[in-house]
Amino acid sequence: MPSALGTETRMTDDHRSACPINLSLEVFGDKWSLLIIRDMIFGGKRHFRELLRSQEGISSNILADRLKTLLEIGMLTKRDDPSHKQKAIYSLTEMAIALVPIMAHLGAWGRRYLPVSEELSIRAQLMEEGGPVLWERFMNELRAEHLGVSRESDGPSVRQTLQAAYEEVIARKAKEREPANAGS
Amino acid sequence: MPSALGTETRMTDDHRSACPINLSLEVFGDKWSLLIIRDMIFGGKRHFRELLRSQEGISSNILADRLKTLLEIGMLTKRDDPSHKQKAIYSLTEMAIALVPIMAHLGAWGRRYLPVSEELSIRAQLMEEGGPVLWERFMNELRAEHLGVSRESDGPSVRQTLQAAYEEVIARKAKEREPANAGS
DNA sequence: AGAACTGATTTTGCTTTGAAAGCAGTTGCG
DNA sequence: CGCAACTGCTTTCAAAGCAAAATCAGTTCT
Repeated sequence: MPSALGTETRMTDDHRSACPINLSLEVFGDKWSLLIIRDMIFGGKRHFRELLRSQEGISSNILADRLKTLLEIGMLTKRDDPSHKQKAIYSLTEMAIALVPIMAHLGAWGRRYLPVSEELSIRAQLMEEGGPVLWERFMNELRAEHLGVSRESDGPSVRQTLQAAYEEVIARKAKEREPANAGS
Repeated sequence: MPSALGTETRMTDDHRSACPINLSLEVFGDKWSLLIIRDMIFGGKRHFRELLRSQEGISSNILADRLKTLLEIGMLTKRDDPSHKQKAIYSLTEMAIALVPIMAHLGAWGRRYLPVSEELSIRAQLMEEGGPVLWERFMNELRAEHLGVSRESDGPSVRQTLQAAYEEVIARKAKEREPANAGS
């Protein structure tokens, strides 16, 4: 019987090394896992079909496989949707919510060094500008949403703010594309 | 001829999406690339054969392939070793050095949620405790080492400090294994 | 001369990936 | 009721990626 750590990670226990960076890479060192977490965090997605509609077009078998792995690792939990007998609701665990700062750093890094688009990186920009204070607020909101922890909801949520900024960029770019063209 | 951006990233330009997190994952969303960077940053490794002796046992074809990709992306540069006509010296670019904070966060996250070993996570612990100030110092040392930027060397380097802490844990654990046993 | 070392490449299986189609059960609607 | 749409998920199968072992040609050491 393994020692009862606070956060028990049930894993296959055949690892290449016990280095924290290596172990982290074994968890999301692939092209999809972190994107699923991203969509849950920033997109507020909770259902299979929602996650299927990702920017990058994940296919259903891959999504099913990754969800299964993430459940086993303990990054997600799953429960029935009371409104629909076949619907499942996926929730982030603290382990996954703790990735928010990493997401912010990753986004900032990608924004600086890779060919991102403006609309898809506005969120990363706001996360970077908001810094640890914003991240912590976001994490608290996620805890409320996924872990049932109550929170004082003062004003719009971080996700709503990010989403609004995203849509504003979309709208502005659409307008720029048709400079002085009414109607249509 | 493409626009002359400050950081020109020569890539194949067929991406799944222009989201910064996705693009970051396309760069090191695999099991090896970041480990190579890790060994260069924390292990001070610069040669093919040194990198071949990783904790995790990378095989030479994978290492050669990843080095090639990292060169193409612009995370590394390569030059001849004057002391040996066939030796190559790999250097980190600013793009790779900028990953230090991400490494620190990844290490901290792995240390908290995954079954790491004490000796291999002591570095992550010190990086976490040192915070952004230590990271910045470390990055400056890496810039000196890899980009030829001069620096004022006051005391032992961050890498030496981390390495010493690692060896101290190793030594302590060895002693604990033979409590009152002299010789041998 | 010969052994050891250099950064790779080749060879050869195996695993993973992922698009498309399909599945059984559930729900909403007329 | 009857049927289409929807639910999470599985199957199929070809292609791509991954990785251990052996090998390579040139270089340096002894």
